[in-house]
Amino acid sequence: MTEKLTPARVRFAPSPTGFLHLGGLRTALFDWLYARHTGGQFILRIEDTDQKRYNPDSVEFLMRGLRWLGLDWDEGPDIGGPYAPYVQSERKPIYRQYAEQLVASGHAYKCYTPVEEWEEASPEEAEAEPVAGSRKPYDRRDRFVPAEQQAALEAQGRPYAIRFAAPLDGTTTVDDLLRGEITWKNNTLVDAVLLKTDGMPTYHLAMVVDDYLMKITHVLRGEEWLPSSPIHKLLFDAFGWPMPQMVHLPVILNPNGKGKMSKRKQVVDGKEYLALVHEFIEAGYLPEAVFNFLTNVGWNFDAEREVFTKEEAIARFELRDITPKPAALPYAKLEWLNGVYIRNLSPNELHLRLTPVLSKQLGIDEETLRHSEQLSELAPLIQERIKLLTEAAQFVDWAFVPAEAIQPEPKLLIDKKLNVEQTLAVLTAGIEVLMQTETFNVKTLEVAFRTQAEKMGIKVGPFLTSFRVAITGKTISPPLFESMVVLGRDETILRLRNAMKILQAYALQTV
RNA sequence: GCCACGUUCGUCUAGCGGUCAGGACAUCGCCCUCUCAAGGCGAAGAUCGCGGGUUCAAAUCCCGCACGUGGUACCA
Repeated sequence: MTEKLTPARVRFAPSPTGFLHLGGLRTALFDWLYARHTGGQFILRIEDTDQKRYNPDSVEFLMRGLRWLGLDWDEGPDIGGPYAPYVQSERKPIYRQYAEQLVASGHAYKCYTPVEEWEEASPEEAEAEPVAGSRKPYDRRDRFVPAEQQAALEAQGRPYAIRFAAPLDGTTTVDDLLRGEITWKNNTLVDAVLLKTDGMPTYHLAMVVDDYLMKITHVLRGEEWLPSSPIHKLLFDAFGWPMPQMVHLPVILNPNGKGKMSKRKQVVDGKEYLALVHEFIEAGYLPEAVFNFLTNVGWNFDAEREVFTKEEAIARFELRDITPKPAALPYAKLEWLNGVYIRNLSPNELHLRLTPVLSKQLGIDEETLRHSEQLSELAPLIQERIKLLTEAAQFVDWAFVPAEAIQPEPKLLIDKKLNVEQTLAVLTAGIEVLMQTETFNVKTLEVAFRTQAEKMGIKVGPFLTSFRVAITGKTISPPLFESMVVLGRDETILRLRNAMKILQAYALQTV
């Protein structure tokens, strides 16, 4: 473990087109883990070269998501760094310079043919069976135009794109850390556009130039980039630059295991599966749990251990241990893990985390909740009952409303083993007990109620049902006596009396 | 179509030539119990995609096939 590591420079380079997706967050997480593991740098770079898909709010979403998970960056658009700027649109002139350099060296050429022109199907092609998902590849018509014609076009000052002149024969080999060496025949490669007509670079050029300029040592990116990596390799070669170590991460599949995880919520078998980071936040997931969860898909901490801290993960994280196998996210495990992390919180901390969530759900301002005595008593009681922060409301809402708001169905008040008369008798006896106990605490209440139940010959379970429902309005609640204490003697009795009224009305009605 | 990658319990995974193929979640029992949880104990669950090799020995190495996935854009 004390082996000397070369600090890595790793970047997360999302394109700002919308919300941050869990797949993107996973890539960032692995980037970050490796940077931290080696004591290197984690760099945030914004790849906004597609002006059509650009979404101005997106960068903020991205950064918020990363911060939420605890992934801090050492260089980035907001904090700068030695290789600023970290937003590609702000680096526009750099790319043209490098593209022109490749034209000069014969590795690239100017393309005057607009897309629509060569994509147009010839009559024979129009008749042929269309192949699903395929486009007509560019035919390189601009690559071999005679010099005079080239000069003429140039003289006209027509707009052009710059395309890479891929070698027509031979092979190109890329070394992927997870898959080993992968070789492509060069005649299967296309002449990719490097600089678009609008002067913006495509990903291919921007990525190669920036990764070189920013001294990136390891590129972790989605598997969907694997097919274009020979182009990237060829570009690095053309510039005479070393290629960073490539690591193509397996894609994350949809919950049903079919297809790449979609960017919106999925409903499978009536269950909703979230996809966007802000949705997980809103749903009440803890960042620690999501961190632990995501770290364990595609990589694993230990054969026998699933729960671990950030620090432990950093210490063990190795790129070579990542599996190249695509996987669906095990959502059920995430829920379980979230429960584990909720139970590990101190009651105080839980109270704090619950505050904003409950504020929204119960319509009580945060300040009041933060200082709420009831909530601080309730927090430890619900800790082992909730898997998501958002589930707390259903366990505690009754404590924050007036007695009149509790209007349970009469049928709920009556335990299945009892009838109306018995229930009424139980409640009467309970009120009596409550009025007579000297100290209003859990211990005394429990003893007194148990004694009373025994006296009336009713088992404790059924005996307590009506109290639970009378106080909370529901059959499922935090422990009963603790709940009574939260409410206090007067409020508890008030609620029991209300319940008796409901029952009495019900009794008359059914007779 | 072409190119590439992948394939171990339902799911996430361990495994790197000799293991009763291990763990976790989910599922199902039982225990505990004031409801619901949590917790404890236990069960079930993978002939390691298929077919061939290599080897005394293969989930592990090699070849073929099947299936899945990704890519095939002046999107990333």
